[in-house]
Amino acid sequence: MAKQFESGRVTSDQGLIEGTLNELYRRPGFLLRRAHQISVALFLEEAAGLGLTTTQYGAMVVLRARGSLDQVGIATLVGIDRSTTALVVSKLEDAGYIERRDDDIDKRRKVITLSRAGHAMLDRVAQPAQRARERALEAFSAKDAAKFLGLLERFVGAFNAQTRAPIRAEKRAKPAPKP
Amino acid sequence: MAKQFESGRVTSDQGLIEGTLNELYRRPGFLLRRAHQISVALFLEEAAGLGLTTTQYGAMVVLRARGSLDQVGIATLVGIDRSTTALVVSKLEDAGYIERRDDDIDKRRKVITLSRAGHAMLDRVAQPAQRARERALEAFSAKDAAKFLGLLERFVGAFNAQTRAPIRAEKRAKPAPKP
DNA sequence: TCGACATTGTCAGACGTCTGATATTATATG
DNA sequence: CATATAATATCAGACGTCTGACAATGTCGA
Repeated sequence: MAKQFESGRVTSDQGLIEGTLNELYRRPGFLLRRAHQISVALFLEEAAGLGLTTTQYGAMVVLRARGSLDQVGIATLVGIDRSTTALVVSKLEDAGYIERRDDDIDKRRKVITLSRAGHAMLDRVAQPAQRARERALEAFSAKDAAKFLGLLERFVGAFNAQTRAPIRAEKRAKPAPKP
Repeated sequence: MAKQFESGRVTSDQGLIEGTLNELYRRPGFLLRRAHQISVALFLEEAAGLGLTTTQYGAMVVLRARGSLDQVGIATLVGIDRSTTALVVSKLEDAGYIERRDDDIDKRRKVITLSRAGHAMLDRVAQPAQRARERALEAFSAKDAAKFLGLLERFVGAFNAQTRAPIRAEKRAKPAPKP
């Protein structure tokens, strides 16, 4: 299983060299980059023509789940930082999938909600997204798929708090100011 | 294990909503994006100050392994496409870690080799890279770490050929033209 | 040999992502 | 109350990544 990329025979003066590359191909960082690359490609392939990216989709999913959020809320639920969120939200607004209005109470905030078109797009993308997920897991038996997801969850959960964009459940209302 | 991000109680009218997000957090695409994000952050953290990114590092590793390559060679060994490779190689050249010269035989190609500084940088980054890998796998027992890598390898191997940048062992010499 | 096809490098354009800054607005503390 | 601190949105800059195009060069079949 370690030789899936290396077809060349290991000859005497190339032994170390081949070894080096096979070692590269087993590094977690390398594998995760490739795996991510693949999963994005699968989504884009299935959702071809809809013009939605994985991150935009994620932002819309959390918006639907929570009804309305400010940008920090989206950031902490999707797991991207505020700058990235600003860009993603801006594209979604251009596309007409969300609405952004100033918060009356806290003038720093902008309240984001899904537009009608956003809801419609979410409905339309549900099937392609589902197919992409299924295709991804077709690489495994049902049992291994569960194992795979479980281990990924463990990995992500273990480092969640240390990332620049940790995921936290969002308080739905503003916490009451301490009296 | 499915609740690691959701601290809020599931109240009557929020049940579906909380459920929706936990479902999001179990999607392979979401987990792979986060996992990749984390692994990059670990590398950057350990290699802080060296000014090398994971992809640049990968390109240098394959260069050391193969001695010299053209850009397509780098692309197919690192698993990025030609455009990306051009950018990465250009940055490495600016940094002085590689040398790029025209191929005499095939005038379309540029032959890339590691410079002395490139070799030195690879030596210097070896320890940080190693530590990043160790930290990543600390989330697991030794057994689970192996399982994790094995499943990732399976996933990546299953889709390798279908990506825009499939990884293929590089022929070291030009294949003899068919007579 | 010549024209069709393939390959290499490159560019423009798009998007995701991070770091590090800044202005505006809230909150907390003396 | 006034000021120090924190939080929100946003921007500039950097890098990775892909798609789709192009020019230059190489290869192969008619």
